[in-house]
Amino acid sequence: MVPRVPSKARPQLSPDLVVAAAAQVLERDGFEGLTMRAVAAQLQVQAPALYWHFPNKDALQVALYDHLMADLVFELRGRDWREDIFDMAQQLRRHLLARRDVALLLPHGFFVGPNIMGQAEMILAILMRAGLAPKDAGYAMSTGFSYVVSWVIGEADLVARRATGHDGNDELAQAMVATGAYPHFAQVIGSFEVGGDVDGQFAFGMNCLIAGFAQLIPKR
Amino acid sequence: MVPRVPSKARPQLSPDLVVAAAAQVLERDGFEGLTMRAVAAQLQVQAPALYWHFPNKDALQVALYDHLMADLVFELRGRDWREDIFDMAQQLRRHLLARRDVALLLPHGFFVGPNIMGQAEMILAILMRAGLAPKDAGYAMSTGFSYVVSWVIGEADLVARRATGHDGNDELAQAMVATGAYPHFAQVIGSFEVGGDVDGQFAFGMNCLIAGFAQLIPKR
DNA sequence: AGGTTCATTTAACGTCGTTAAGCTGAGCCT
DNA sequence: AGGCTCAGCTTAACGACGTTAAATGAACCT
Repeated sequence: MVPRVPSKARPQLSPDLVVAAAAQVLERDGFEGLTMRAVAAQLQVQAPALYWHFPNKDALQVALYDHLMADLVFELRGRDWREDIFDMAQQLRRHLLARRDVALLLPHGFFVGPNIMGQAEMILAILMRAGLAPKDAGYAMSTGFSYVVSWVIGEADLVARRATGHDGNDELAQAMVATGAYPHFAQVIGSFEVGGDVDGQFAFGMNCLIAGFAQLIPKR
Repeated sequence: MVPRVPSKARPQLSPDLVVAAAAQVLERDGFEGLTMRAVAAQLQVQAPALYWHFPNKDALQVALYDHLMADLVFELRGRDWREDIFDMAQQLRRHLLARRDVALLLPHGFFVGPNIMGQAEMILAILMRAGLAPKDAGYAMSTGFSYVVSWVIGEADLVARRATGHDGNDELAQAMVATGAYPHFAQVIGSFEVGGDVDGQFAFGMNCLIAGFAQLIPKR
C-alpha cells in the first residue's frame, strides 16, 4: 500500500520529465521533428516507454502546451481595459513567437491545463470588470485568443519563408496580378510582402476586435 | 515535335481527375483519410501514379483547396458594405462547413489559385469602395479570412464532439472550475457548452471585426 | 526464497509519403 | 514493317511514423 519510492539506482521517468524532454525536442527540431522516438531518445530511453506515462501522442502534446504556457505572466498597466487586453494579446503573441512552433500544438483544444486556466481567468476578470456580460466576455476571450494563435502561425510561417529567401506562393500571386484581371488586389499586394509592417498589421486586427468588444458594454 | 495526343484506348489520368478524386475521398473519409493511396484507389490506380501529375501531397492539397472553392459565389445585397462583408463571411463559413474538413487544408498558404483570387478581388473591391485605404483593406481581408477559417475549424470540431457525445476537454474544465479557484470562468463556462448559440457567437466575432474596420475609414 | 508489481526493453505491426526501376503500348522515323 | 522513344503507369521497396504485445528485470512484500 505504500507508494513505490522512486528508484535511486536509476532515475525514474515521470510525466514531467517526458514533457520537459518534449519541450527540448520541439525547440530543437520543430513541430515536425516532435516524434515519440525523438522524445524518447532525448531521455535515452526507448519509444514505447513513453506510453507508460501518456496514453498517446495527443495527450503528450496537450501537456506540453500547458507546460510551455507556464511561464507566461501578464504584466498590465491597469489604467484602461483596452490597454490591458491589447497588452495581453501582445505578450501572448511574443510568448508564442519566442518558443518554436508552440502555436502548432493548439488545434487539439484550448483550455486544458492549470496554467492556461489561470490566464483565462485573468482575461475574463478584466473584460467583466470593463462591463461585459459573462457570456460576452467568454465569446470575446475565445475570439481574441484564436485571433492571436492563428496570427502567430501565419507570422512564424512568414519568418520562415523570409529565411529561405523566396516564397512560391507570393510569386504565384504576383504572376496572377500581372495579368491585370485583379485591379484591387494589385493595389494591395505590396502590403503582403516580406518588408511589411508586421507589428502594425497585428495591432490593427487586435484593435479591430477590441473596438468590437467595446460596443458590447451596455451604455449606462 | 508534335505534342503527344492523349490515348483514346485508355482514359488518361490528369491533374483535374486526380483533384476530383481527392475531393471525393476527402468528403467520404475526412482529412485524416486523405492519403495518396486512397486517392489512387478512387481512380483505380496505384499510388505512385499520382506523382506523375503532382510533385507531392502538399501540391495536391493546394490544388484541391482551390478546386473546392470554385463553386463559392458570393451573393450580396449591395446596400451597406457592412452587410456585404458580413454576408460574405457567413457564406464562406457555410461553404467551408458544408464540405468536410476543407478548412484543415489551409495552413499551407492562403491565396493560391484562380478561384480564390477572384473572391479576394471581390472582397477588396467592397472594402475599398467603403473608403478603406488599399493597405488597410488588405489587412482587413487577411484578418477576416483567418477569423472565419479558424472559426470553422473550431465549429467543425464542436459538431464532431457533439456527435460522439462527450467532450473530455469540457469535463476537465468543469472539474477545474469546481475547485472554486476560477470565479470568473465559472460564470462563463455555460456559454461554451454544446447547447450554446453557435451562430450568435460567430456573428459576434465577425461584427467585432467589422466595427474595427469601420474605424479605419477616414472621416470626411 | 518466491511472488507481485512497476517500469522499461525488444520486437513487431500496419500505415504513411515517397523513390527507383521496370513494364507497356502508342506514336514517330526510316 | 520494324525498331526507337518516351509518356504513363506498375511493382517493389525504403524509411519513418504511432502504437501494441510480449518479454525482461529491478524493487518491493510476505
